[in-house]
Amino acid sequence: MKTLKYSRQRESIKACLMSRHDHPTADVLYSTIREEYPNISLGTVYRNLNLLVELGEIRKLTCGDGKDHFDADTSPHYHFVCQDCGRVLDLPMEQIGDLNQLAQTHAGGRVDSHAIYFYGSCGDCQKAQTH
Amino acid sequence: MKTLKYSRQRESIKACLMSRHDHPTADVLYSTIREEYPNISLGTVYRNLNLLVELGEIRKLTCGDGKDHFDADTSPHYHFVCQDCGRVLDLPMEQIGDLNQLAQTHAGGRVDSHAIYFYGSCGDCQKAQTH
DNA sequence: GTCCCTGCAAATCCTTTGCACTCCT
DNA sequence: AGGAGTGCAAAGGATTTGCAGGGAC
Repeated sequence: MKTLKYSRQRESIKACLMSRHDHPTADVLYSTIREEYPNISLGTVYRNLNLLVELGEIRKLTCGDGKDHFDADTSPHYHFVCQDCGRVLDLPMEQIGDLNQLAQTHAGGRVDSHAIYFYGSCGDCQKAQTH
Repeated sequence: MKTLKYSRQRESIKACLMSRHDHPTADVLYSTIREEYPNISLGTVYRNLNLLVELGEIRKLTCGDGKDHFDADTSPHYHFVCQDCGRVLDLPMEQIGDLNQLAQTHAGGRVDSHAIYFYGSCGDCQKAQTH
């Protein structure tokens, strides 16, 4: 079991992610944190994000755009990814039991209550297309 | 509107993908096709796969492992991704209407009937963990 | 002092792209 | 002939990693 040591960088990364309600990429967090710690490196941001994921303090999201996104909200919820604008929206559903049941029946395994993704086109992009 | 020209490479890629029931990566297809066309290049495989996706003849899957996966089955179905072994399983569900409704309510948009992903641990990996 | 953590840069992995050449039509 | 498709190799974008120095305990 590895012992953790305090690091202001890690605290800053965590605080930065917790203060936002979107799902930023490592890159975006890096730019933001750079304002407070101009010397922080991208490698450190990645290392700490992955560490925080391992500790279960944040989650890594797979949004299909080739970049990892991160979410400070670890409570059970799903995500909707707009394939047109790239936005990632929270889907706070209560049907977890049902979906788990269904997936379990067919996959014979366990479905994570926070790892279900819906892809589509969000309201704004739908509207834009009709113009 | 672009005119398509026949290419034996493209036919081979399509045939190869259609003959399998898993969801291979470009890399895996490349290796397989190389047995028949030793000179085919990885770039050609990628180009054609993307072309076939645009034509709607196959689908590109986002499985969270950093690689694109491809699926010759374009009928509406969902996918289950095992986070332990990386396997991608089909989930042939009939609840599309319900899930669409739910997602639509919260996202205000349209959810693709074939683009819903469940992440978890498959039956085999669940079993393995208890040993 | 020990060992974790950092910054930096190089390396890695997957995918795309530029270019000259080939092969459909 | 014209232009889409190919092979090759280089470029590109995101993430990881090796290493020497710095900081927590």
